[in-house]
Amino acid sequence: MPVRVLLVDDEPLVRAGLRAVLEAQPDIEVAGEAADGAAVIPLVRQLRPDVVAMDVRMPLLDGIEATRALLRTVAEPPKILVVTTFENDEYVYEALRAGADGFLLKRARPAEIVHAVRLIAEGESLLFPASVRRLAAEYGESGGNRAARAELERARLTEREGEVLRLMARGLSNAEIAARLVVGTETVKSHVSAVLAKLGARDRTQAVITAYESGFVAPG
Amino acid sequence: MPVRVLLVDDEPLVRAGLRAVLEAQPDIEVAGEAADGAAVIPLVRQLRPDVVAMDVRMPLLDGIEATRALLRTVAEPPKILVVTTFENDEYVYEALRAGADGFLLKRARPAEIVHAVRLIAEGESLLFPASVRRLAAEYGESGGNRAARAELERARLTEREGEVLRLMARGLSNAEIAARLVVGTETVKSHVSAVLAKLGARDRTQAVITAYESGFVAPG
DNA sequence: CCGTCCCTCCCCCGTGCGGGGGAGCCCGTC
DNA sequence: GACGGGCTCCCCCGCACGGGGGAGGGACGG
Repeated sequence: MPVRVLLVDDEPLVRAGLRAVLEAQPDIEVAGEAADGAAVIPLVRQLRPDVVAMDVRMPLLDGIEATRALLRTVAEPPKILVVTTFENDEYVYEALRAGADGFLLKRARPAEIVHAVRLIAEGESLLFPASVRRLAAEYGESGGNRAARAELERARLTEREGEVLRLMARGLSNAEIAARLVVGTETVKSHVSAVLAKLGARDRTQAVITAYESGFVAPG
Repeated sequence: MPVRVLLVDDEPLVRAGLRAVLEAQPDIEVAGEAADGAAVIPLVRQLRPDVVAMDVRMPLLDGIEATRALLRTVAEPPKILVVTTFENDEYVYEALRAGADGFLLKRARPAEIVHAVRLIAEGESLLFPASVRRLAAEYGESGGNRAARAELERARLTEREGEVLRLMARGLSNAEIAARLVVGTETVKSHVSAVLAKLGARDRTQAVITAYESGFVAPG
């Protein structure tokens, strides 16, 4: 019996691409498609797929919430493969924490996509397969924001610093961040200074730019 | 004779999606694929496609440069359809200025993608077809960064203000922007104030965030 | 020809921001 | 028990930033 996959992505083009890649395999079958996270649960109940290939960023209900909802409400949930554009997307890690079984970059080659679906279906939890690491390295060579990513990786922000950077990237002032985190403004200033130092940023604007460029936060 | 299309995108998945959508049509044929802008020119010479469906953001040579190079070096250049994720991507407009014949959103429905390719092939220059406008409006309903986009649309930044915002989004200080544009810092402050007012931003950081969220600038 | 818009530059002024330095607390590890 | 790292808070200080207001010149269209 073939592996049955449900495709969830808000872009029809990506769905068509996944469908074309997966249906070329004799042992894989596309059970259905959904354009947002809200449609996933009823479809999973109805179609009972083995694997859900799901985008993180979607309207209505994102991949993280959809993952949580699936694991909470469906008796025998399918394996969840998170499909994303950025390898350092914090949402991806959130999705994995929420219970997703693996993640896959959209720029992966067809063979690797197929491979990932098969592994996931077999119960392999491929959180950081070698192929993904290699992909990230390769892509870093050819272009894009490798510098910003390298910066964030070297940075090793603490949990608190990451929170502060995320709030900075939403446009909050130090005072607002302090209120949000229920600490003093001096504390926030300490964290901000640490973030700036670690990112090699001169001011908060540059830090926010690095956050966007690295995929630590992302538009949408 | 069918319309022959060359697909150019760095993501194999997007290429597979376009191929699946287009090859389902009897009158459209995919002549070939390329993963970056540098490969386009030899392929066009070799394959002589009617239409090139091209991503803007690519490694090695982006869609703008590839468009320019095509029109400069190829005797009877194919029609160029720019495929993009963001409708307000300034790079798209640059590509159109560079000579592209139309643009298409990746989140368009298959039928609209097919329609666009046919129109382009017939010589219709679909810069802002109604379908694209409607798509933008529709998508704005369901989620995403519609607020930021709407903000930028209402904003109507002048050319100079756009330049200043772009430099802000690269982390430059007022003094640095002044040096870059060869004007006084007071002038830059005027422009920055205008940008902040038009975007409803409190400080440059919020303005830069809006720039990213709206797709006015984009990571990568 | 006059109004409007854009770009340019100028003033004053308050303050949020960021650098530098120090300090106490908790919680791990060695 | 000592040490280090992370989180918390405090001081002083200089400055870039942003608000408010004004002003001149060039281009374009009514």
